[in-house]
Amino acid sequence: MLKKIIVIGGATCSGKTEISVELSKLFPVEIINFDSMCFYKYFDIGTAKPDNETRASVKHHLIDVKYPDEEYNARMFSEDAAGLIEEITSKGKTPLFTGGTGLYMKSLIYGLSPIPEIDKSVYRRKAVELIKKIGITAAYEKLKEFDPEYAGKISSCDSQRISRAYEVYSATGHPLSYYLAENPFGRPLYDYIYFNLNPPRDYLKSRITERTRIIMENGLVNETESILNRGYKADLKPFRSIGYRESLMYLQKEIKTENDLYLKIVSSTVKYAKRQATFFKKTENAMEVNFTDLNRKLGFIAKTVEGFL
RNA sequence: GGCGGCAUAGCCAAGCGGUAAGGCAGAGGUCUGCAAAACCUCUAUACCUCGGUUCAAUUCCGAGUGCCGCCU
Repeated sequence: MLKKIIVIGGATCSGKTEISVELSKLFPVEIINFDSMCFYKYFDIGTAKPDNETRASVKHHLIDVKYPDEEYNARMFSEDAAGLIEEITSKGKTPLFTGGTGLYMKSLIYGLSPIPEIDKSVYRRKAVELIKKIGITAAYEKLKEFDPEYAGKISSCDSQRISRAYEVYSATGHPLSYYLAENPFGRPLYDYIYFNLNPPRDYLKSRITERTRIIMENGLVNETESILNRGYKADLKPFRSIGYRESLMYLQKEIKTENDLYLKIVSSTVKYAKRQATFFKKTENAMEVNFTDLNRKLGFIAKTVEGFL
């Protein structure tokens, strides 16, 4: 008997937080975040984390669980999620997953291939150095030799995936595709119900515009500086995320004015929302919710959840 | 008022005597431990105006217009 979970996915600004909180008033749930940047402490304003009041009203998990220089990834998430599902279910409640990171949702529902833990400080560094040394094209040619199957699936310019393939092969002696074959993402691990919040693009754009304005007013640039002042380096992962990356450029004078900064963040966010929407609509059994009116949205989702539980 | 520079798609920008790169923006997509990342595909009859030279001008010449510098 698979455990029941509720998943609410959707692009940034699609209203996931709001609907999750409303649902928590109707059903005994605890919320588990799967926005990859909300795991990190101190990155508060730019990630638009739920505020303290919201977090006091219903239990939220996996927010602020890592320091900015700590490793967190899809594997760790799926393990944490499995533990939380166990814990919440045993209390007679239902886990409600809310977030926008497609890969994390996928690894939650289907699990990941059993690739052994790899020491990144050794093997990833080696992979990155090799690519830097021989060039991405030559690296891809070599990948074709030891893992032609995976090479065939990715672009010859995809530095991250080429690097990953190298790190897996050099650490384990097996090509990445060897492991991928073991879990073709066929069987869900949970009895899940999944809502894809997908409002019309224009509506989403106007929400993004508005939220970016608020984020900047709330002091995004100051927050970026204050994280740096804590001693965290600008090349850490969360600094590569939308809003922070641009703020860093602004602080380094690569972006000249606050208005340019604002426009750049809006533009990056809109593109990101597009990528998210592409990912989420592909998920099996997705129930697309495109109303913009909260009551209609909630009405539909609540009714569906009621039938599911 | 004088001198010089510039004028190419929504924006930036290369270039050439034989009708023109690229980037951004736009649209769609990919995704198995970096995923707010990384990557892929598609997309525009755009050369300021008017004359001249030439087989042929966006490219050369002249005038005009506009913008930007410098000088008075």
